[in-house]
Amino acid sequence: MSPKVLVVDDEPGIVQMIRKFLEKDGFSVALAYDGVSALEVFKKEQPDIVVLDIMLPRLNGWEVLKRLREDSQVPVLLLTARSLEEDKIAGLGLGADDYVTKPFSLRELSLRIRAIMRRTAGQVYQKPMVFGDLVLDPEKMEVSIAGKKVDLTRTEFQLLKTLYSRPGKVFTREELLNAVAGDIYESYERTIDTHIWSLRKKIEPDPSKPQYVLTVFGVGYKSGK
Amino acid sequence: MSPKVLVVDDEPGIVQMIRKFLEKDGFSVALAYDGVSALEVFKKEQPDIVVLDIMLPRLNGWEVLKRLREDSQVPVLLLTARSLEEDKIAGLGLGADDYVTKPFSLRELSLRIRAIMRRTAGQVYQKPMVFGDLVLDPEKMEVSIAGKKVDLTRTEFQLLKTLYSRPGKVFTREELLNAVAGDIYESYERTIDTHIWSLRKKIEPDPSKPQYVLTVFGVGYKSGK
DNA sequence: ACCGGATGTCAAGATGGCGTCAAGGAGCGT
DNA sequence: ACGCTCCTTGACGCCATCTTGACATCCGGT
Repeated sequence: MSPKVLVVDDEPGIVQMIRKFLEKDGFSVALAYDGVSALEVFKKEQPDIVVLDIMLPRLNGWEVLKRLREDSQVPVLLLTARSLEEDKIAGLGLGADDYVTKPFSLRELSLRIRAIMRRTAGQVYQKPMVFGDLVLDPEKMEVSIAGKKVDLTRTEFQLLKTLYSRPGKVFTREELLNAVAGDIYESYERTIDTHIWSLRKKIEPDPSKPQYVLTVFGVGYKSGK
Repeated sequence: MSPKVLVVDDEPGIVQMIRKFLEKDGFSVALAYDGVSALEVFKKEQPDIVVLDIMLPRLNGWEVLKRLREDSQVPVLLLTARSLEEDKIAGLGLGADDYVTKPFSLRELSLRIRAIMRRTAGQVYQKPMVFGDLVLDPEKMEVSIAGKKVDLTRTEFQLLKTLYSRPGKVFTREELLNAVAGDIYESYERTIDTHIWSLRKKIEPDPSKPQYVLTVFGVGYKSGK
């Protein structure tokens, strides 16, 4: 299934040109010509990446980006006529993933899209991860052990997901804290222990002999297996 | 543990300016002024991200990038004087992660570095080190001898890793103590002996005839091989 | 071969990390 | 506002690991 790109720009000529090129390049393409319909189409089409012009009727690009970010981490590539630095900074701050300044070449656009998708790979197509008995579905935020569904809190799920994102790797409490709390840095590292403990109570058949979440004394935790 | 940035540019003025700003922004910074030393410094310093000028003496930026990519997935941000599109495309093709066109603002540079680090967080992968029978996986904090896994404590692992970080080099007890305890300096040097002993008990087939951790009488210890 | 200092060996005590749990607080939906 | 869940913090005690010290053994120089 080819990755789907939503292209938002108010100039039909440009949009069609982009669509044609991207389709030839193996993408599937959805279109929108103003900010409001961009959000609608996004909801309906669930694209893997959004190419977004800043200057748009009805709702400008900044606004669209902001609203998208309210409930999606979809990668966004901004199209901007100006190459003003303030624009770039503002865009980065709002969570844009890259820029292309008009005029741009279609080839460059396509390359950048691919680059972004490489970078965010695994966040876009979130297939369930299977580790023997343990199944982790990031999309549904669901975990099952030996076929039995287990309810985890957000933090517990994040912990488990992080640990199993690189099976065997030892994570320090600091790393886990970052993964769980975002770079917020004020927290007490031992809080992680408590979350690990409640996680174990939920997923380990015998929490005193953990199989899925192992302690590495003096360092941190790692996934089993 | 602040992220380390390697800055490579042949103009000392620019380099110093960048260094100063990045350090104020909470990064630790390593420097190189030409392509060849960039590779050397990279090896030694193991930075988390590389800021690389294209125009460099001795080995240009493209070449440096190519060689880096041969055995590292470290994120690379390119500095380019021109904003030629071919440059951008070539760079993306070679696996650069982002661009900044000169002249750029330090603030933007810093923002881009942060953006890249967010994207690549937790994806930098440290390869296991292989020495014949002995395999040392720093990331998993795991050691195996002839395919058989051995459990080490943190100190034992650190010792072994340190010794094998420069195979053959003789380390004094003081050096090993530093590597193990961080610069804390109150410890009894003979403590190292005890750790060496328990390490040998775990990894040496015949601890009385060590192969992996050798004694250098009157000086310290070194790795076998 | 002998001697003195260096290293190996080991066990017991000190240290500090972790499991455990309860209480308080923040956030959220009703 | 209420109750709910989840997150955070702190206390306590156990236990793995580290450290220390004692004694045995080894090494290198004379």
